[in-house]
Amino acid sequence: MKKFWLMKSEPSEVSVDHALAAPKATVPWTGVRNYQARNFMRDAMQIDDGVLFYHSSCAVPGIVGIARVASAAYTDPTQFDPQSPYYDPASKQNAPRWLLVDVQVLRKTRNLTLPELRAEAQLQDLIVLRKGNRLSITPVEPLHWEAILSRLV
DNA sequence: GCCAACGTTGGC
DNA sequence: GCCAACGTTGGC
Repeated sequence: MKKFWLMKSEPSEVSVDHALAAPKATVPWTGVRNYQARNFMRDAMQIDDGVLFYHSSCAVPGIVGIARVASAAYTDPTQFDPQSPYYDPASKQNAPRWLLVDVQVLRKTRNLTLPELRAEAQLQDLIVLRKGNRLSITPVEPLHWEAILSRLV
């Protein structure tokens, strides 16, 4: 059964435009350093799952594109790169701690902003709207997915 | 820049 | 295993 996800990216790191400009509009979702988010990628995500591409830590946070999971989870190479801001000296080559998936942008949308999302009665339980939510990858219920897509037409 | 929320670390 | 201290996220 196909699942749905919301994945946060800081546009100063990887924006939806940046992803669209990449080969096949596909980017490796590098830099996840939270176990819960990692476990979603490792244990629950499957190729072709739906992804809401979300811009965080920016002037107008919101959903800016529709994407899909384009690979199974594999080792995030940045954890072994001392030059990378995502370097993790505690992770060992023979037991990598961090994984990523490839994400392919299917369509850039208008920015469906946080205030708009909050105003939607159907979306009251959307995880990203919870106070204090910091998780960079969150599951999205099918009904929430449908409600959001209907707002992006 | 502030601060709430929450994850991680490390002493005990 | 507890929990205080600290670090990070991310909206505002």
